[in-house]
Amino acid sequence: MSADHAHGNSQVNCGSKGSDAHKHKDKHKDKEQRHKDHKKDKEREKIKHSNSEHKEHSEKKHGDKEKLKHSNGSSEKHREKHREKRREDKIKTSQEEKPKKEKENGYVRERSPAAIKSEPEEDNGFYSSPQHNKTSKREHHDEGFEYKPKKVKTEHDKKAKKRKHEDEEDEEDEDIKPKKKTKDKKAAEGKKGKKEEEEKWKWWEEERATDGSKWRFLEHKGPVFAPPYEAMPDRVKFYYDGKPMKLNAPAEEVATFFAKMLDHEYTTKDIFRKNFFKDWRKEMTSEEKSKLSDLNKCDFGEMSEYFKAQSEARKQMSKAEKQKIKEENERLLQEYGFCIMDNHKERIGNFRIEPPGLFRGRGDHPKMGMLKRRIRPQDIIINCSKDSKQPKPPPGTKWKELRHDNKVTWLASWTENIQGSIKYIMLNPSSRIKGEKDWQKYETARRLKKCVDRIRTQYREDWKSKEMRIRQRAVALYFIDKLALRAGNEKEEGETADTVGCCSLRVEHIKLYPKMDDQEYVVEFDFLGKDSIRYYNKIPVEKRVFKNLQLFLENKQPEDDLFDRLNTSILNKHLQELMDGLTAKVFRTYNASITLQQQLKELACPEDSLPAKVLSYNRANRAVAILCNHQRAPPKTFEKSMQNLQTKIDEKQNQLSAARKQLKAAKAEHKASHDDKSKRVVELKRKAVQRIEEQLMKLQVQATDREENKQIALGTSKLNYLDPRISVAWCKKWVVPIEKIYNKTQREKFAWAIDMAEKDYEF
DNA sequence: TAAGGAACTTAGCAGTCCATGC
DNA sequence: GCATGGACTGCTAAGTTCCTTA
Repeated sequence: MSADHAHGNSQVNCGSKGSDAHKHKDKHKDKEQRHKDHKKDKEREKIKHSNSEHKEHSEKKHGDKEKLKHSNGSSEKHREKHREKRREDKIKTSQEEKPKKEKENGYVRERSPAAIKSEPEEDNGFYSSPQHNKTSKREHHDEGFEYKPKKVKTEHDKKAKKRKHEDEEDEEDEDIKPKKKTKDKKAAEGKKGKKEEEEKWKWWEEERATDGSKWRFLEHKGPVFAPPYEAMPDRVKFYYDGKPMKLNAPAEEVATFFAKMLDHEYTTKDIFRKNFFKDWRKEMTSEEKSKLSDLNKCDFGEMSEYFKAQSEARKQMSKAEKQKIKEENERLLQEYGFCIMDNHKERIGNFRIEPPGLFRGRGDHPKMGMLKRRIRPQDIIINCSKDSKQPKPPPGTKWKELRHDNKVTWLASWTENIQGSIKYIMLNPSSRIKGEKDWQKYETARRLKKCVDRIRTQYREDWKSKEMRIRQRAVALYFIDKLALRAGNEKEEGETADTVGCCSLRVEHIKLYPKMDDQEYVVEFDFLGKDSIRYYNKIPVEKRVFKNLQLFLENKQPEDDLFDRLNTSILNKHLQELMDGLTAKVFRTYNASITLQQQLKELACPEDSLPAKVLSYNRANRAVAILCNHQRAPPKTFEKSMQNLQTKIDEKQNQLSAARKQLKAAKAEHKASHDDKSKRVVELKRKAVQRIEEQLMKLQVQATDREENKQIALGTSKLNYLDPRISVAWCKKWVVPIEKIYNKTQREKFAWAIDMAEKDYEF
């Protein structure tokens, strides 16, 4: 790897939410922000030092939130005009500069096992698990599969054996982690009592279909619809201009959506209010419409209070009442939450249809507040096997369509009314269909590892190209690789929040500094990425990249595209030529996983205690989260909970000094008396000191971890970017229980990795 | 071949659950 | 038994990528 590829360590983003409220909050939290930045600095410093390959370093500077402001409405027209022109230019350029040699159509989208097997060098690891290699029992091919379901495999026959095994495992773990185990055990017992759990199916030991089909048999019961609207009790009034007013059901229902969000900042936003009012009026009778002309005169207070009281009442319900609800939910889950796919009972991810409500777009979303309409059976397309028991629509209704398409994975779909996009009901991440895809994703990233040096050499070469489009492509790829930026598709203006990724960066999103402090060629990034999360980073780049950027910026307005001769389609086509299956997002997966692996190697210390090891893991995970810019709003109770923890630490410290004093006294006593009794006392006191020291250490580690995690979200990278086999191998190598790293749901999702990865696994 | 659509992954938020400590 | 707070889960928005259509 070249010294230039400082993945994960040179990053110095200092992000924040892009919303007005956040900006506002940020201003008032400058001090806190500086503190946070300092923490992050330290974090990065650690990463930097720990990675010898990563020589490049960057400087961290506190982000000026005000810089985040985007062009105001007056420049919108100008920008739009420019966009139009740029679009035309891009099209023209891509036609003009089309490579002479057309790409051969050799791309196999769905990597079939056969195709993978035919590339032994690159795909070493794909079927590398011993278990997998052993499974030659499945020599029959897919054509031989029956479409009809055989008996669905459930726990029955192997149940006793399996449970025995689980119990043994429980006992083993008890020593290491009794508390957590208690929880899991309880949950397991509860389930055992209630239902027949499906046998853990090792789909990863079986072959995959090679014909592009996703399943052979699919049966399910259709979705669960949102409960119908229940009218407000008469005592709960809505007021207009200070006077009570009874609304008709449709208008009242939409009013309740607003009332439910009254405490939320959304309802203070102009766009939200405007969109809401416009859509609300569509639900009103003409009489209501003529009366209700000003949202500011509407008083939803009583409605809001009513919902709060309801929520409070729910919390105060008796155990029995709560249990009843739980049972009903469980019943629904059992009935609708599973499907049968190819002889196996699989959990459905989202079997409930999204209820109606007000659209909560993120960031400055132009459609926030619009009415998300109620989805009815006649909006739903059902997908299942022809020969399965077809799901029945609710009495008196019809499905929009009944489809039997086994080239897709979804069970039901509908078109939502805000963006006009399609929503799906799909399987849970623990399902075969999702797991296979996930596994495949990491295998593609591992293949990238093998050719990344070549790709890097090539794009560095391309920085010198005579063709502008190639230089742009090469610089963009460098950013995607080095900074783990997203591809950045073009978006329809006015339809969504103004966010960008690499290919859609605009001139206004970067600043160039030929010299900054003691560094040369520094690029400052400041833009809103996915979910309107701010990406802020200052990074020194190679001279050639810097010169190219200067060139790309020439004669452009702030709102012009930085890469005006590039889009994600062009980039991905190019990547496809470099490696089969390579797309921009593979770089994110690759860099995230390789960073985790490197960090774990650097941070782990064999002598560490278990909590210290877990802290090391979390730090490695954090390094990735920082690289990928995964942020979260600090928990509302953060300061308070930190204070509480600090109090505990202080108390523990006092306790420790008291215990030490006692030990000292006991030692003195023993020195004087030399009897057995005083000796035993010394031993007891010593043990007490030891125990308190351990408790203190645990609390301190907890405080450090929590503080470092304040604004970093670890979950996203853990679930989507980190090859789970790296974590599993690390756990096995350092004898860390997997439960310390993955919770139950995560263990289910990564069952394939937990089963196949040994301690020597290399990404 | 561009544009739009479909399918699927990635993302943060918020409500709920449940362990913990008093 | 209760309050607290962190972990977990569900939800659904917002991306990416590939496919289809005109």
